[in-house]
Amino acid sequence: MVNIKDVAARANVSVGTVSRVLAKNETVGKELRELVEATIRELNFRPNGVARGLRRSRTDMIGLVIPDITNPFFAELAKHVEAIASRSGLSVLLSITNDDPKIELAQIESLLKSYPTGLIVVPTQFGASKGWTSEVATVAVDRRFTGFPLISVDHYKGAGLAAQHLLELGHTRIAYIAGSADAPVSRERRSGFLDALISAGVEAEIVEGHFDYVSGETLGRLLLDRPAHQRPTAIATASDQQAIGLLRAASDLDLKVPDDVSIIGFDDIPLANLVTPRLTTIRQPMEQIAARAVAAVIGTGNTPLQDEYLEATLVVRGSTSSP
Amino acid sequence: MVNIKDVAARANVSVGTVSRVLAKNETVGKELRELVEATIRELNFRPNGVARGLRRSRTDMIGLVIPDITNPFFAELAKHVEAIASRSGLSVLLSITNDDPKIELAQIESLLKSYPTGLIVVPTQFGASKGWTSEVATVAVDRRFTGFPLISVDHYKGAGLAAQHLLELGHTRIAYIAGSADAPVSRERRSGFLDALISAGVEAEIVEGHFDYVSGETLGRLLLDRPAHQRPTAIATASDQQAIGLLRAASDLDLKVPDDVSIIGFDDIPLANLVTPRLTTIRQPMEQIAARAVAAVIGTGNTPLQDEYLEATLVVRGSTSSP
DNA sequence: CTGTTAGCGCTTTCAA
DNA sequence: TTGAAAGCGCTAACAG
Repeated sequence: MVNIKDVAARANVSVGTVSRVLAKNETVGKELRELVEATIRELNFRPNGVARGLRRSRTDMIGLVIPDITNPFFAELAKHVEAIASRSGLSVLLSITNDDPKIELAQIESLLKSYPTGLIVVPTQFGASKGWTSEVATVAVDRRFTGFPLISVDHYKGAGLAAQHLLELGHTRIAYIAGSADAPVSRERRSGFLDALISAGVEAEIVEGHFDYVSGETLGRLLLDRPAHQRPTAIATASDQQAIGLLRAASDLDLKVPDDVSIIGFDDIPLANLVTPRLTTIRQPMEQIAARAVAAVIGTGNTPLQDEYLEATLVVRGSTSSP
Repeated sequence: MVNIKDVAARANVSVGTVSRVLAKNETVGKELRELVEATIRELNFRPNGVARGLRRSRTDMIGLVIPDITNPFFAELAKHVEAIASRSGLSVLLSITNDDPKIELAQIESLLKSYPTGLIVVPTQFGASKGWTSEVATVAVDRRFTGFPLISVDHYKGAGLAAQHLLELGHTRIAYIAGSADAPVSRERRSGFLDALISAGVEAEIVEGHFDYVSGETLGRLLLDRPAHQRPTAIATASDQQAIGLLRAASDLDLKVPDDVSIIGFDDIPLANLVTPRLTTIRQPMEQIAARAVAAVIGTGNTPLQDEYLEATLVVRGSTSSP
């Protein structure tokens, strides 16, 4: 492989000069710069990032640690993180934890060996992940990671938006499908939803499961398989995946959405806009979240390392209507 | 940060010895080995992968280049690749191309700077991606990449399985929703399907679109929005996403699946098992594909660098029945 | 503005 | 079986 020395020799300059044009350092004279650039192209020189990384004790990579890449929500996050990082000349090191704190710790230790510029992690849902020591700039996304700044949608306020929407539509017999009470995120969403209802003097029936399709379907059946006058006229869920499972339960029971029951989700995953009927939901500004996370981690200076809460928005589609 | 020299000094051995116990080299005496191991734990030494990479001109990473991580099919691939690589002590460098050959080339060039052990790439669908030069072991997955070995399901035979299933069910008025004719993969699936039909003396109506939900829905409407006697009794699609879009079209037209029309997809993405009705489809052995790809690239010796076609299987669920 | 040079932390000969 | 030492290719500090 051709290296910086070869280029220097061929162009009759020093390696320092080549290094400087590589770094777009303005202190190189126009003539030399052009000569070196030509030589680089001629020899098809590709700078060795590993050597660069060793010298600077920091590579042009950022680590992205997520629980599950097949979860559309995290896939969306990964997509945007990759796109933004790429634009800044950074590669993405992907690690998947399966929501297992043990694996998470091992993965992070492993990533750290590559001396990434930063670390973006969506921590495991349960259990305090043990910390680690490193100088690497780190942010947590979506879920709190003790000791690190958090970038996340405001789960509490977002869920409040859902409650408000249902209330405005005139619903009073409302149910809520929550995520696991052990997960802080689902507790926040749940409180946000219930508190908004309570301020309006409305109570809700609550059932609890996980953030997945199956949970939504099972719990949905529980809620819907009863005589009409006992059935909620509206159900909110803690995630779109649950809402989509719920849609399925409704369809199995020959209930029309939104005529027989209104449904509202949370997240706005791509699929939400593709199911029948299209799902009314609370949208997380994923691209913005990704952008803030990357910025925080590569420290564009203007970005202090502190918590940031972004606004969720209500997206009204076809799954909600007046009772 | 503590380095190998610190460990050596603390343990009163040479750096060479520390390096050898790190490499699990058996030529280190038991006593010294244990001493060094204890010292490593004591000092919380984390070997610098970048330095190691420079010295060996190869890092413990593999590059994974895919068109779109939000596509459930590729997400599944990424998940398994990450899991398997991780087990071998390798990290995954993720690159996303958006099916754009220009971006693909740039991403690969960029990955190469990190001197990965191997490269797994799902090439862009259209246009001959320009090649590149490097010593890095490379395999293509799912789609052919000129000059590199391909690991893929047998699209042709898989689609034949779908045709056979429909035939066995007794269908004769059959339609096929194809992917773009410009994409080799969709051409293969289409030929596989049609050839199997032709050998049975059955013809099919073919419509062509893309591998996505929207295409399935649009083309599905085209096929289904007609009087019963002109309507196909069964429709096969080139992808599950199309099939799911098609499901939606059927539901919009108040057609029951599979009573009014049978539907069969291709891929077996996770969602296929969650829609209503559950989707009959052709399953790709993703985990196996990922395993072979990783093995090929890290060259476990027993794995020659050559094309490998894996078997697709029919998964019968609720979306197909006799006409 | 440009050249020289000392390492970054590790692996791997080569000797002992 | 262990130690000593030469770099891997690059950046950045220093000198001119």
